[in-house]
Amino acid sequence: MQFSSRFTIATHILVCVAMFQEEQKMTSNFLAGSIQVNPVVVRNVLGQLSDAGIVGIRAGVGGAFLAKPAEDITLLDIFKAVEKEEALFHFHENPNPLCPVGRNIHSVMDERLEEIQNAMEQQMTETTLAQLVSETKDRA
Amino acid sequence: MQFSSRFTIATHILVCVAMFQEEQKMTSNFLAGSIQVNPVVVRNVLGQLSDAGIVGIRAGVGGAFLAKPAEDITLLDIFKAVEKEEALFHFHENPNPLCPVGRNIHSVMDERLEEIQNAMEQQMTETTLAQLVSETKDRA
DNA sequence: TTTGGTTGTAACTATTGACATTACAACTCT
DNA sequence: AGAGTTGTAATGTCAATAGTTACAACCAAA
Repeated sequence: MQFSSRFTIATHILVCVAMFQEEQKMTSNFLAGSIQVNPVVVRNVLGQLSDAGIVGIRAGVGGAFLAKPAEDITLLDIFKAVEKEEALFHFHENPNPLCPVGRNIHSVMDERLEEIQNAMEQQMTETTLAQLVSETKDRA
Repeated sequence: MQFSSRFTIATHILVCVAMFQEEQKMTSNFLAGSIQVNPVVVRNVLGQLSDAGIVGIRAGVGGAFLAKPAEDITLLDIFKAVEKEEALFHFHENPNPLCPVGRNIHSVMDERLEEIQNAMEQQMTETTLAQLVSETKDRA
């Protein structure tokens, strides 16, 4: 199991937009060139980021721009925009209620699984887009 | 994206084995009855748990048993036994080295992605099989 | 030593999701 | 009106999940 590459693609897109939106029009073609994926993939991800209120997109004329300050965009915001699954874990559907384990496994596990997912999401809030941009500029 | 149900199936198997191994022979058929999945699925997961040194399996005669104390088996042990992916995140392969973002996105992101995965795995070590068994007994 | 129950594994199928690509209608500025 | 762009549908490929059948190999007990 792996998360889809849409998460790193979305992050890549946002770092580009944050860095270059003042200088150039951020079209799906331009972004696709930096990421080296098909422009349609960029458009789809960009659409999800737009639905989440992270970017705005100029229809017709073209070009994406940040809809809020890079300081206010965390990796969790990006993750949630592109990964629509509510639950990280997939429970087997029909444990046998006649078995004491089958009857209780869900209630015993659910809280733990939630804590695990929370731990992951909490760590995702620790990084903002602004930090990624600043670090990218340092290295460039 | 979701983890496969093998993780919750494996956990279910282990709670059953820990609770009932003294009383009954833990065959794939018995376990499949509690989990309500095909016995072959149980045998495959059980094989992975055996490879990981978590359970032993009596060939021929049949039946699984814990290979170490339930206190020493954490959710992370179970998770690693059944999810063979090394990395949780899937990076897009070919960012453009001619772009300052494409050239540096990997080095900027890698450490963060690792921290996120570590946070998740750390939380998984907080729960042991012994706790799950004890809580299941309380509820039964 | 045969028999019965069990495991390990291969083979096949169905379903789903990811991703790339082509195509085109709709939109907006010049 | 035209050019460039977005949104989206359709299609194809590939890999993973999961269910199922089948059977050789194995071991203990009768």
